Amino acid sequence: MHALLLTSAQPMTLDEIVAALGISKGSASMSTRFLIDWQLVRRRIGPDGRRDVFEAEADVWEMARRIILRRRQRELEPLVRLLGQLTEFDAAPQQRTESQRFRAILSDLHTLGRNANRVLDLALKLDRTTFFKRVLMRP
Amino acid sequence: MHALLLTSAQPMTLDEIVAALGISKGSASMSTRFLIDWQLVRRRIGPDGRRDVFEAEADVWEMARRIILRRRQRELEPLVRLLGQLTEFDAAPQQRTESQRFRAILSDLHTLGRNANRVLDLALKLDRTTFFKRVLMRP
DNA sequence: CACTCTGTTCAATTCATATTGAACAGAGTG
DNA sequence: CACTCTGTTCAATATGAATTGAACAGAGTG
Repeated sequence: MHALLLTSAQPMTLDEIVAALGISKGSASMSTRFLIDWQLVRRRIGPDGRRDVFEAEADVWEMARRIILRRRQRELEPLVRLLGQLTEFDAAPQQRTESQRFRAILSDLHTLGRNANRVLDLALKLDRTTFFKRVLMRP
Repeated sequence: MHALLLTSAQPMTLDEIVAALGISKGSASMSTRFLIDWQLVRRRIGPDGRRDVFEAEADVWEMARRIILRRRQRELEPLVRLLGQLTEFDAAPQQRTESQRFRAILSDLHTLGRNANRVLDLALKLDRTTFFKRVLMRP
C-alpha cells in the first residue's frame, strides 16, 4: 500500500486503495492509520469535500529519515539505555569469571549500540548529500 | 538462545541448551543450525568426544559485521540490483506524467539503496575503531 | 548384532499476527 | 428526522511462522 501511494501521481481515496489492492475496507483503514502514524503518508480532505484522500511523502530521503528516526527512538535507544543501566549496575568488584564475561559482553553491546546510535543520528541531522559526502568521501 | 550462548562462559551441549531454555530438542536443533548458518555460533566436538558443543562468536563487533554482511548481500543487494534494472528499463522517451513520477521514485530508491550499500560496505571493510572514527569525527 | 547415545527431520500442532466483514458512529443532506 | 456516505472498531477468522514430539539415521560400544 505504501508502494501504491508512493507511485500514484494523485492522492487516492480509501475506496480506490481497496479496489487497487483487493483488500477489505477495515484493513485499508488500519493500514493507512499505521502509515500515517509513521508519518510516511498524509491524510487530506479530498477535492470533493467528503472523502479523505491519502498521499505518500514523495521525497525518498525524507521517507528514509522518518523510518530511521522512529526505529531509532523506539527500538535502539531503549535498548541502549537498558544496556547502559545493566553495565553500570556493576556492584561487587570481586565477582567470579562467569559474571566477568557476562559484563564484558554487556559493555561491548552497549558500546556498539551507542556507536550505531551516533551514526544514525548523523544521518538524521545532516542533509542527504552532506551525509553521504561525509561518510563516503575519502578525507 | 544466541544471548544464552553469548553469555555462557563455556560452550554448551544441545541438552544443556534444551534444559536452560525449556524448548524441545527439535527446536534447539533448528535454532543452532540457523545461528551456525549466520556464522554467529560455531559447532565443535565436545570434550567427551561424543556430544557436540556450541559456542557463540564472543567478539560483538565481529558478530555485528556478520549480520550486516549477510543482510546486505541477501536483502539489500538484490533489491538494489532490481531497482537498477527497472530504472534502466527506460525505453520510450515520451511517456505520460504518471510514468514519469513512477520512474523518478524508482531512481531515487535506487540511489538511496546504493548509498546505504556503500555505507555498510565501509563498515564491513574498516576496523571497528577506524569506522567510527571516520564516520563520527569531524573532518 | 543389539543397544545406546547423538542429532535431524517433518507432519501435526500451537502461537502470533493480519485480515475480514458486520455493526457502528459521525457528518452532511433533504 | 430519516437517509446516505464516510471511516472506524473489534470479535471472528484466516494466514503464516515457530514449536513440538515421535520416528529416524548414524556413530560408538559391548
